[in-house]
Amino acid sequence: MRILVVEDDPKIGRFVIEALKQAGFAVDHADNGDDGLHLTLSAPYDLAIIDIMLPGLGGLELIGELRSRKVMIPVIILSARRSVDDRIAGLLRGGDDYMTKPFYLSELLVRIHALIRRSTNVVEPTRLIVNELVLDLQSREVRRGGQNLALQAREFSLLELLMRNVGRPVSKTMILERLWDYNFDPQTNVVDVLVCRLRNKIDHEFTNKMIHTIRGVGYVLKSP
Amino acid sequence: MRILVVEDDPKIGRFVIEALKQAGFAVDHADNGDDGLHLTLSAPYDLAIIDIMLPGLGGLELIGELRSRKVMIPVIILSARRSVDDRIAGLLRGGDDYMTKPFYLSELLVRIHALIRRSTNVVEPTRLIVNELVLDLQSREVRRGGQNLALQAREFSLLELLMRNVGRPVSKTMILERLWDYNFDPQTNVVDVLVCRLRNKIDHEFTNKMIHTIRGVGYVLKSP
DNA sequence: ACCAAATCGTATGCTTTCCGAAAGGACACG
DNA sequence: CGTGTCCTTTCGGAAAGCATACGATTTGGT
Repeated sequence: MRILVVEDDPKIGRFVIEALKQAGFAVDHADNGDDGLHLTLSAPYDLAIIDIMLPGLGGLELIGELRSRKVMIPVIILSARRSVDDRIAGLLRGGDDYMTKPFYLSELLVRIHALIRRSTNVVEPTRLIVNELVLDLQSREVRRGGQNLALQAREFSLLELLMRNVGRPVSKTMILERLWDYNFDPQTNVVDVLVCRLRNKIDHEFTNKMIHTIRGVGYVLKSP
Repeated sequence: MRILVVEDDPKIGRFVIEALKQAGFAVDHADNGDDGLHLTLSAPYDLAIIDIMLPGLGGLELIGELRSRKVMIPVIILSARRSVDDRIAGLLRGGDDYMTKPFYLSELLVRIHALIRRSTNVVEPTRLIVNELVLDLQSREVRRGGQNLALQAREFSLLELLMRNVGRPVSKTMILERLWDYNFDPQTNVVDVLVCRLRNKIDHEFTNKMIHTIRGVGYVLKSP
Protein backbone atom coordinates (compact mmCIF):
# COMPACT_ATOMS: atom_id res chain seq x y z
CA MET A 1 0.00 0.00 0.00
CA ARG A 2 1.53 3.27 -1.14
CA ILE A 3 0.63 6.50 0.60
CA LEU A 4 1.57 10.05 -0.31
CA VAL A 5 1.87 12.59 2.46
CA VAL A 6 1.70 16.26 1.46
CA GLU A 7 2.56 18.30 4.54
CA ASP A 8 4.89 21.24 4.99
CA ASP A 9 5.26 21.28 8.75
CA PRO A 10 8.41 19.18 9.16
CA LYS A 11 7.54 18.09 12.66
CA ILE A 12 4.11 16.75 11.89
CA GLY A 13 5.34 15.41 8.58
CA ARG A 14 8.09 13.38 10.13
CA PHE A 15 5.76 12.18 12.82
CA VAL A 16 3.10 10.93 10.44
CA ILE A 17 5.53 9.43 7.94
CA GLU A 18 7.38 7.58 10.64
CA ALA A 19 4.14 6.19 11.99
CA LEU A 20 2.89 5.07 8.59
CA LYS A 21 6.15 3.33 7.82
CA GLN A 22 5.99 1.57 11.13
CA ALA A 23 2.48 0.49 10.24
CA GLY A 24 3.85 -1.15 7.13
CA PHE A 25 2.99 1.32 4.39
CA ALA A 26 5.26 2.57 1.66
CA VAL A 27 5.32 6.32 2.12
CA ASP A 28 6.37 9.20 -0.10
CA HIS A 29 6.46 12.80 0.99
CA ALA A 30 6.06 16.22 -0.59
CA ASP A 31 6.30 19.44 1.40
CA ASN A 32 4.41 21.60 -1.06
CA GLY A 33 1.44 21.35 -3.36
CA ASP A 34 3.30 21.41 -6.64
CA ASP A 35 5.59 18.52 -5.79
CA GLY A 36 2.56 16.73 -4.44
CA LEU A 37 0.75 17.13 -7.74
CA HIS A 38 3.69 15.86 -9.76
CA LEU A 39 4.13 12.85 -7.56
CA THR A 40 0.48 11.93 -7.68
CA LEU A 41 0.46 12.17 -11.43
CA SER A 42 3.59 10.11 -11.88
CA ALA A 43 3.10 7.33 -9.36
CA PRO A 44 0.20 5.10 -8.43
CA TYR A 45 -0.76 5.82 -4.84
CA ASP A 46 -3.49 4.04 -2.94
CA LEU A 47 -4.12 7.05 -0.74
CA ALA A 48 -3.04 10.65 -0.21
CA ILE A 49 -2.91 12.57 3.04
CA ILE A 50 -2.98 16.27 2.28
CA ASP A 51 -2.63 19.27 4.52
CA ILE A 52 -4.82 22.25 3.68
CA MET A 53 -2.31 24.93 4.49
CA LEU A 54 0.52 24.58 2.02
CA PRO A 55 3.01 26.99 0.52
CA GLY A 56 2.47 27.55 -3.19
CA LEU A 57 -0.30 25.38 -4.51
CA GLY A 58 -2.67 24.94 -1.58
CA GLY A 59 -4.19 21.68 -0.48
CA LEU A 60 -7.63 22.55 -1.80
CA GLU A 61 -6.27 23.59 -5.17
CA LEU A 62 -4.21 20.42 -5.28
CA ILE A 63 -7.26 18.27 -4.75
CA GLY A 64 -9.16 20.31 -7.29
CA GLU A 65 -6.41 19.72 -9.84
CA LEU A 66 -6.42 16.02 -9.14
CA ARG A 67 -10.15 15.73 -9.49
CA SER A 68 -10.26 17.71 -12.68
CA ARG A 69 -7.68 15.36 -14.12
CA LYS A 70 -9.76 12.40 -13.03
CA VAL A 71 -7.22 11.17 -10.54
CA MET A 72 -9.57 9.46 -8.17
CA ILE A 73 -7.42 8.28 -5.31
CA PRO A 74 -8.99 8.62 -1.89
CA VAL A 75 -7.80 11.60 0.13
CA ILE A 76 -7.57 12.37 3.82
CA ILE A 77 -7.51 16.08 4.44
CA LEU A 78 -5.66 17.52 7.40
CA SER A 79 -6.84 20.83 8.69
CA ALA A 80 -6.04 22.96 11.68
CA ARG A 81 -9.58 24.22 11.93
CA ARG A 82 -12.37 22.49 13.69
CA SER A 83 -15.26 23.14 11.38
CA VAL A 84 -15.57 21.70 7.91
CA ASP A 85 -15.14 24.43 5.40
CA ASP A 86 -17.78 24.50 2.68
CA ARG A 87 -15.15 24.47 0.01
CA ILE A 88 -13.67 21.35 1.51
CA ALA A 89 -17.04 19.67 1.72
CA GLY A 90 -17.56 20.40 -1.94
CA LEU A 91 -14.38 18.72 -3.00
CA LEU A 92 -14.72 15.58 -0.96
CA ARG A 93 -16.10 12.59 -2.76
CA GLY A 94 -17.51 9.53 -1.07
CA GLY A 95 -14.10 7.99 -0.76
CA ASP A 96 -12.54 10.81 1.18
CA ASP A 97 -12.18 11.82 4.76
CA TYR A 98 -11.31 14.78 6.92
CA MET A 99 -9.31 15.19 10.11
CA THR A 100 -8.49 18.15 12.30
CA LYS A 101 -5.16 18.63 13.97
CA PRO A 102 -4.21 17.54 16.48
CA PHE A 103 -5.32 13.97 16.09
CA TYR A 104 -4.54 10.59 17.47
CA LEU A 105 -2.45 8.40 15.24
CA SER A 106 -4.61 5.44 16.02
CA GLU A 107 -7.55 7.36 14.62
CA LEU A 108 -5.64 8.22 11.48
CA LEU A 109 -4.75 4.59 10.99
CA VAL A 110 -8.33 3.51 11.48
CA ARG A 111 -9.50 5.98 8.86
CA ILE A 112 -6.81 4.97 6.43
CA HIS A 113 -7.88 1.36 6.65
CA ALA A 114 -11.52 2.32 6.34
CA LEU A 115 -10.83 4.37 3.23
CA ILE A 116 -8.71 1.74 1.56
CA ARG A 117 -11.33 -0.85 2.33
CA ARG A 118 -14.03 1.34 0.86
CA SER A 119 -12.10 2.29 -2.23
CA THR A 120 -11.00 -1.22 -3.05
CA ASN A 121 -14.19 -2.87 -1.88
CA VAL A 122 -12.19 -5.58 -0.29
CA VAL A 123 -12.43 -6.65 3.30
CA GLU A 124 -8.94 -6.37 4.63
CA PRO A 125 -8.07 -9.64 6.33
CA THR A 126 -5.90 -9.66 9.41
CA ARG A 127 -4.04 -12.74 8.27
CA LEU A 128 -3.11 -14.11 4.90
CA ILE A 129 -3.18 -17.86 4.47
CA VAL A 130 -1.76 -19.84 1.58
CA ASN A 131 -1.79 -23.51 2.32
CA GLU A 132 0.44 -24.16 5.31
CA LEU A 133 1.86 -20.66 5.12
CA VAL A 134 0.32 -18.12 7.49
CA LEU A 135 1.17 -14.43 7.65
CA ASP A 136 -0.40 -12.42 10.44
CA LEU A 137 -0.49 -8.74 9.54
CA GLN A 138 -1.32 -7.65 13.03
CA SER A 139 1.23 -9.49 15.09
CA ARG A 140 3.65 -9.54 12.16
CA GLU A 141 4.24 -13.23 12.66
CA VAL A 142 4.87 -15.71 9.89
CA ARG A 143 4.49 -19.43 10.21
CA ARG A 144 4.88 -22.31 7.87
CA GLY A 145 3.48 -25.56 9.19
CA GLY A 146 3.51 -24.59 12.85
CA GLN A 147 7.07 -23.37 12.64
CA ASN A 148 7.61 -19.73 13.45
CA LEU A 149 9.75 -17.83 10.97
CA ALA A 150 11.60 -14.65 11.83
CA LEU A 151 11.40 -12.34 8.83
CA GLN A 152 12.77 -8.86 8.64
CA ALA A 153 10.80 -5.88 7.45
CA ARG A 154 11.56 -6.11 3.71
CA GLU A 155 11.17 -9.85 3.56
CA PHE A 156 7.88 -9.56 5.35
CA SER A 157 6.59 -7.01 2.85
CA LEU A 158 7.72 -9.13 -0.07
CA LEU A 159 5.99 -12.19 1.28
CA GLU A 160 2.86 -10.16 1.87
CA LEU A 161 2.95 -9.00 -1.73
CA LEU A 162 3.42 -12.51 -3.03
CA MET A 163 0.67 -13.92 -0.84
CA ARG A 164 -1.76 -11.25 -1.97
CA ASN A 165 -1.09 -12.45 -5.50
CA VAL A 166 -1.10 -16.21 -5.07
CA GLY A 167 -0.85 -17.92 -8.40
CA ARG A 168 -0.29 -14.65 -10.21
CA PRO A 169 3.23 -13.75 -11.21
CA VAL A 170 4.68 -10.63 -9.64
CA SER A 171 7.20 -8.81 -11.77
CA LYS A 172 10.49 -7.51 -10.47
CA THR A 173 9.49 -3.98 -11.37
CA MET A 174 6.33 -4.43 -9.37
CA ILE A 175 8.33 -5.55 -6.37
CA LEU A 176 10.67 -2.61 -6.71
CA GLU A 177 7.82 -0.16 -6.88
CA ARG A 178 5.99 -1.62 -3.93
CA LEU A 179 8.83 -2.13 -1.53
CA TRP A 180 11.17 0.74 -2.25
CA ASP A 181 10.70 4.46 -2.61
CA TYR A 182 9.35 5.38 -5.97
CA ASN A 183 12.41 7.20 -7.18
CA PHE A 184 14.79 4.49 -6.19
CA ASP A 185 16.74 3.18 -9.13
CA PRO A 186 19.00 0.36 -8.08
CA GLN A 187 21.71 -0.49 -10.55
CA THR A 188 21.99 -3.71 -8.68
CA ASN A 189 20.25 -6.95 -8.01
CA VAL A 190 18.57 -6.02 -4.75
CA VAL A 191 15.39 -7.82 -5.66
CA ASP A 192 17.17 -11.05 -6.51
CA VAL A 193 19.00 -10.93 -3.23
CA LEU A 194 15.81 -10.23 -1.31
CA VAL A 195 14.02 -13.13 -2.98
CA CYS A 196 16.94 -15.35 -2.21
CA ARG A 197 16.86 -14.36 1.45
CA LEU A 198 13.15 -14.94 1.67
CA ARG A 199 13.51 -18.32 0.03
CA ASN A 200 16.09 -19.38 2.55
CA LYS A 201 13.56 -18.83 5.30
CA ILE A 202 10.38 -19.95 3.57
CA ASP A 203 11.40 -22.75 1.28
CA HIS A 204 14.86 -23.89 2.19
CA GLU A 205 14.08 -26.65 4.65
CA PHE A 206 10.93 -27.79 2.96
CA THR A 207 10.61 -30.16 0.06
CA ASN A 208 7.64 -28.38 -1.46
CA LYS A 209 8.98 -25.09 -2.73
CA MET A 210 6.39 -22.33 -2.87
CA ILE A 211 8.29 -19.49 -4.53
CA HIS A 212 8.85 -20.15 -8.22
CA THR A 213 10.79 -18.18 -10.80
CA ILE A 214 9.31 -17.20 -14.11
CA ARG A 215 12.23 -16.36 -16.25
CA GLY A 216 12.07 -12.93 -17.81
CA VAL A 217 8.95 -12.06 -15.84
CA GLY A 218 9.25 -12.38 -12.09
CA TYR A 219 8.09 -14.66 -9.33
CA VAL A 220 4.98 -16.55 -8.27
CA LEU A 221 3.82 -18.00 -5.02
CA LYS A 222 2.14 -21.36 -5.56
CA SER A 223 0.58 -23.65 -3.04
CA PRO A 224 2.08 -27.09 -3.48
CA MET B 1 -20.23 13.22 25.84
CA ARG B 2 -20.62 16.35 27.92
CA ILE B 3 -17.95 17.40 30.38
CA LEU B 4 -18.05 20.19 32.93
CA VAL B 5 -14.80 21.85 33.91
CA VAL B 6 -14.78 23.78 37.19
CA GLU B 7 -11.48 25.62 37.40
CA ASP B 8 -10.67 29.21 38.29
CA ASP B 9 -7.13 29.43 36.93
CA PRO B 10 -7.78 30.83 33.43
CA LYS B 11 -4.57 29.42 32.00
CA ILE B 12 -5.13 25.83 33.07
CA GLY B 13 -8.81 26.18 32.33
CA ARG B 14 -8.34 27.24 28.73
CA PHE B 15 -5.68 24.61 28.25
CA VAL B 16 -7.86 21.76 29.47
CA ILE B 17 -10.99 22.97 27.72
CA GLU B 18 -9.22 23.34 24.41
CA ALA B 19 -7.77 19.88 24.70
CA LEU B 20 -11.10 18.32 25.58
CA LYS B 21 -12.84 20.02 22.70
CA GLN B 22 -10.22 18.77 20.31
CA ALA B 23 -10.67 15.31 21.75
CA GLY B 24 -14.28 15.53 20.69
CA PHE B 25 -16.07 16.33 23.93
CA ALA B 26 -18.69 18.96 24.51
CA VAL B 27 -17.28 21.13 27.25
CA ASP B 28 -18.81 23.65 29.62
CA HIS B 29 -16.88 25.76 32.02
CA ALA B 30 -17.44 27.36 35.39
CA ASP B 31 -14.77 29.36 37.19
CA ASN B 32 -16.25 29.06 40.66
CA GLY B 33 -17.99 26.49 42.79
CA ASP B 34 -21.40 28.09 42.84
CA ASP B 35 -21.73 28.32 39.08
CA GLY B 36 -20.42 24.79 38.92
CA LEU B 37 -23.15 23.57 41.20
CA HIS B 38 -25.89 25.30 39.25
CA LEU B 39 -24.63 23.96 35.96
CA THR B 40 -24.41 20.42 37.25
CA LEU B 41 -27.92 20.58 38.61
CA SER B 42 -29.38 22.02 35.45
CA ALA B 43 -27.63 20.00 32.75
CA PRO B 44 -26.80 16.33 32.43
CA TYR B 45 -23.04 15.92 32.31
CA ASP B 46 -21.27 12.64 31.83
CA LEU B 47 -18.28 13.79 33.80
CA ALA B 48 -17.04 16.71 35.89
CA ILE B 49 -13.48 17.89 36.31
CA ILE B 50 -13.25 19.92 39.49
CA ASP B 51 -10.40 21.88 40.98
CA ILE B 52 -10.08 21.77 44.74
CA MET B 53 -9.03 25.36 45.24
CA LEU B 54 -11.94 27.50 44.18
CA PRO B 55 -13.15 30.93 45.17
CA GLY B 56 -16.46 30.86 47.02
CA LEU B 57 -17.81 27.36 47.26
CA GLY B 58 -14.72 25.10 47.31
CA GLY B 59 -14.30 21.99 45.22
CA LEU B 60 -14.76 19.67 48.17
CA GLU B 61 -17.91 21.41 49.29
CA LEU B 62 -19.18 21.31 45.72
CA ILE B 63 -18.73 17.58 45.52
CA GLY B 64 -20.29 17.18 48.93
CA GLU B 65 -23.32 19.15 47.75
CA LEU B 66 -23.63 17.05 44.64
CA ARG B 67 -23.40 13.80 46.54
CA SER B 68 -25.93 14.85 49.16
CA ARG B 69 -28.33 15.67 46.36
CA LYS B 70 -27.69 12.27 44.84
CA VAL B 71 -26.05 13.64 41.74
CA MET B 72 -23.80 10.73 40.96
CA ILE B 73 -21.74 11.79 37.98
CA PRO B 74 -18.12 10.67 38.03
CA VAL B 75 -15.65 13.33 39.09
CA ILE B 76 -12.01 13.92 38.42
CA ILE B 77 -10.49 16.05 41.14
CA LEU B 78 -7.63 18.36 40.37
CA SER B 79 -5.38 19.27 43.24
CA ALA B 80 -2.14 21.14 43.57
CA ARG B 81 -1.05 18.98 46.43
CA ARG B 82 0.73 15.74 46.05
CA SER B 83 -0.76 13.64 48.82
CA VAL B 84 -4.37 12.54 48.93
CA ASP B 85 -6.18 14.44 51.60
CA ASP B 86 -8.35 12.35 53.90
CA ARG B 87 -11.33 14.57 53.26
CA ILE B 88 -10.93 13.98 49.54
CA ALA B 89 -10.64 10.25 49.98
CA GLY B 90 -13.88 10.28 51.98
CA LEU B 91 -15.80 11.98 49.22
CA LEU B 92 -14.60 9.91 46.33
CA ARG B 93 -16.83 7.11 45.23
CA GLY B 94 -15.75 4.17 43.13
CA GLY B 95 -16.41 6.09 39.96
CA ASP B 96 -14.11 8.97 40.71
CA ASP B 97 -10.51 9.79 40.19
CA TYR B 98 -7.88 12.15 41.40
CA MET B 99 -5.04 14.02 39.71
CA THR B 100 -2.36 16.35 40.98
CA LYS B 101 -1.16 19.36 39.09
CA PRO B 102 0.83 19.55 37.00
CA PHE B 103 -0.40 16.64 34.96
CA TYR B 104 0.04 15.29 31.48
CA LEU B 105 -2.85 15.91 29.15
CA SER B 106 -2.52 12.45 27.75
CA GLU B 107 -3.00 11.03 31.22
CA LEU B 108 -6.05 13.17 31.82
CA LEU B 109 -7.58 11.90 28.60
CA VAL B 110 -6.84 8.32 29.52
CA ARG B 111 -8.52 8.75 32.89
CA ILE B 112 -11.52 10.46 31.40
CA HIS B 113 -12.08 7.60 29.04
CA ALA B 114 -11.59 5.09 31.80
CA LEU B 115 -14.10 6.86 34.03
CA ILE B 116 -16.71 7.21 31.33
CA ARG B 117 -16.32 3.59 30.40
CA ARG B 118 -16.69 2.59 34.01
CA SER B 119 -19.70 4.78 34.68
CA THR B 120 -21.49 3.56 31.59
CA ASN B 121 -21.21 0.04 32.93
CA VAL B 122 -18.81 -1.23 30.36
CA VAL B 123 -16.78 -3.70 32.28
CA GLU B 124 -13.35 -2.28 32.79
CA PRO B 125 -10.95 -4.73 34.33
CA THR B 126 -9.23 -3.42 37.41
CA ARG B 127 -6.17 -5.47 36.74
CA LEU B 128 -4.42 -6.56 33.61
CA ILE B 129 -2.93 -10.01 33.60
CA VAL B 130 -0.50 -11.42 31.10
CA ASN B 131 0.85 -14.72 32.21
CA GLU B 132 2.76 -14.20 35.46
CA LEU B 133 2.67 -10.45 35.00
CA VAL B 134 -0.05 -8.60 36.92
CA LEU B 135 -0.75 -4.89 36.72
CA ASP B 136 -3.29 -3.43 39.10
CA LEU B 137 -4.77 -0.25 37.71
CA GLN B 138 -6.31 0.86 40.96
CA SER B 139 -3.50 0.35 43.40
CA ARG B 140 -1.01 0.96 40.62
CA GLU B 141 0.98 -2.07 41.67
CA VAL B 142 2.85 -4.36 39.37
CA ARG B 143 3.92 -7.88 40.14
CA ARG B 144 5.72 -10.51 38.18
CA GLY B 145 5.57 -13.96 39.73
CA GLY B 146 4.79 -12.82 43.25
CA GLN B 147 7.58 -10.29 43.20
CA ASN B 148 6.51 -6.69 43.60
CA LEU B 149 8.01 -4.24 41.13
CA ALA B 150 8.27 -0.51 41.75
CA LEU B 151 7.57 1.27 38.49
CA GLN B 152 7.66 4.96 37.70
CA ALA B 153 4.60 6.70 36.35
CA ARG B 154 5.81 6.59 32.75
CA GLU B 155 7.03 3.04 33.03
CA PHE B 156 3.67 2.08 34.43
CA SER B 157 1.84 3.70 31.54
CA LEU B 158 4.09 2.03 29.02
CA LEU B 159 3.56 -1.37 30.56
CA GLU B 160 -0.18 -0.76 30.60
CA LEU B 161 -0.07 0.13 26.92
CA LEU B 162 1.92 -2.97 26.10
CA MET B 163 -0.32 -5.21 28.18
CA ARG B 164 -3.44 -3.88 26.53
CA ASN B 165 -1.89 -4.91 23.25
CA VAL B 166 -0.44 -8.30 24.08
CA GLY B 167 0.85 -9.95 20.98
CA ARG B 168 0.31 -6.86 18.87
CA PRO B 169 3.33 -4.69 18.21
CA VAL B 170 3.15 -1.14 19.52
CA SER B 171 5.07 1.31 17.38
CA LYS B 172 7.46 3.84 18.83
CA THR B 173 5.39 6.65 17.42
CA MET B 174 2.34 5.21 19.08
CA ILE B 175 4.15 5.13 22.39
CA LEU B 176 5.30 8.69 21.96
CA GLU B 177 1.80 9.82 21.21
CA ARG B 178 0.15 7.98 24.06
CA LEU B 179 2.62 8.76 26.81
CA TRP B 180 3.67 12.24 25.85
CA ASP B 181 1.71 15.08 24.40
CA TYR B 182 0.76 15.28 20.76
CA ASN B 183 3.65 15.70 18.34
CA PHE B 184 6.16 15.82 21.12
CA ASP B 185 9.54 16.37 19.50
CA PRO B 186 10.75 12.92 18.61
CA GLN B 187 14.35 13.94 18.03
CA THR B 188 15.53 12.13 21.08
CA ASN B 189 15.60 8.60 22.28
CA VAL B 190 13.18 8.97 25.17
CA VAL B 191 11.24 5.94 24.11
CA ASP B 192 14.33 3.77 23.87
CA VAL B 193 15.43 4.86 27.29
CA LEU B 194 12.02 4.27 28.78
CA VAL B 195 11.80 0.81 27.29
CA CYS B 196 15.25 0.06 28.56
CA ARG B 197 14.27 1.15 32.06
CA LEU B 198 11.11 -0.89 31.99
CA ARG B 199 13.00 -3.92 30.77
CA ASN B 200 15.43 -3.65 33.62
CA LYS B 201 12.56 -4.01 36.03
CA ILE B 202 10.34 -6.43 34.14
CA ASP B 203 12.66 -8.71 32.28
CA HIS B 204 16.15 -8.29 33.59
CA GLU B 205 16.27 -10.95 36.28
CA PHE B 206 14.04 -13.37 34.46
CA THR B 207 15.05 -15.88 31.84
CA ASN B 208 11.83 -15.57 29.87
CA LYS B 209 11.92 -12.13 28.35
CA MET B 210 8.49 -10.67 27.67
CA ILE B 211 9.31 -7.44 25.88
CA HIS B 212 10.55 -8.07 22.37
CA THR B 213 11.88 -5.64 19.79
CA ILE B 214 10.60 -5.52 16.26
CA ARG B 215 13.20 -3.66 14.31
CA GLY B 216 11.91 -0.63 12.47
CA VAL B 217 8.47 -1.02 14.02
CA GLY B 218 8.39 -1.02 17.77
CA TYR B 219 7.89 -3.42 20.64
CA VAL B 220 5.63 -6.33 21.57
CA LEU B 221 4.73 -7.92 24.83
CA LYS B 222 4.60 -11.69 24.50
CA SER B 223 3.75 -14.25 27.11
CA PRO B 224 6.49 -16.82 27.17
C1' DA C 1 13.43 26.89 53.52
C1' DC C 2 16.93 23.88 52.67
C1' DC C 3 19.12 19.61 51.34
C1' DA C 4 19.13 14.79 49.98
C1' DA C 5 16.96 11.62 47.04
C1' DA C 6 14.41 10.46 43.15
C1' DT C 7 12.81 11.16 38.56
C1' DC C 8 13.22 11.82 33.79
C1' DG C 9 14.86 13.98 29.47
C1' DT C 10 19.12 14.41 26.90
C1' DA C 11 23.54 13.14 25.12
C1' DT C 12 26.89 9.94 23.92
C1' DG C 13 29.27 5.91 22.63
C1' DC C 14 28.85 0.84 21.86
C1' DT C 15 26.77 -3.25 19.84
C1' DT C 16 23.89 -5.51 16.91
C1' DT C 17 21.44 -6.06 12.87
C1' DC C 18 20.27 -4.78 8.32
C1' DC C 19 20.67 -4.49 3.57
C1' DG C 20 22.66 -2.75 -0.71
C1' DA C 21 26.61 -3.51 -3.61
C1' DA C 22 29.54 -6.48 -6.02
C1' DA C 23 31.28 -10.70 -7.95
C1' DG C 24 31.29 -15.23 -9.55
C1' DG C 25 28.93 -19.45 -10.40
C1' DA C 26 24.75 -21.95 -12.06
C1' DC C 27 21.18 -22.53 -14.93
C1' DA C 28 17.91 -21.92 -18.79
C1' DC C 29 17.06 -21.00 -23.38
C1' DG C 30 17.92 -20.14 -27.96
C1' DC D 1 27.56 -23.80 -26.91
C1' DG D 2 27.16 -19.07 -25.84
C1' DT D 3 24.63 -15.42 -23.87
C1' DG D 4 21.86 -13.53 -20.69
C1' DT D 5 19.20 -14.14 -16.57
C1' DC D 6 19.07 -15.68 -12.07
C1' DC D 7 21.13 -17.53 -7.67
C1' DT D 8 24.20 -17.35 -3.93
C1' DT D 9 27.71 -15.65 -0.98
C1' DT D 10 30.49 -12.24 1.09
C1' DC D 11 31.57 -7.66 2.66
C1' DG D 12 31.17 -3.17 4.66
C1' DG D 13 28.67 1.02 5.60
C1' DA D 14 24.75 2.65 7.83
C1' DA D 15 21.05 2.56 10.70
C1' DA D 16 18.53 1.01 14.70
C1' DG D 17 18.62 -0.23 19.17
C1' DC D 18 20.90 -0.55 23.81
C1' DA D 19 23.24 0.99 27.90
C1' DT D 20 25.20 4.30 30.69
C1' DA D 21 26.13 8.79 32.46
C1' DC D 22 24.86 13.39 33.48
C1' DG D 23 22.21 17.28 34.81
C1' DA D 24 17.96 19.84 35.42
C1' DT D 25 13.96 19.62 37.88
C1' DT D 26 10.91 17.82 41.28
C1' DT D 27 9.80 15.64 45.62
C1' DG D 28 9.71 14.94 50.43
C1' DG D 29 11.51 15.18 54.93
C1' DT D 30 13.48 17.66 58.49
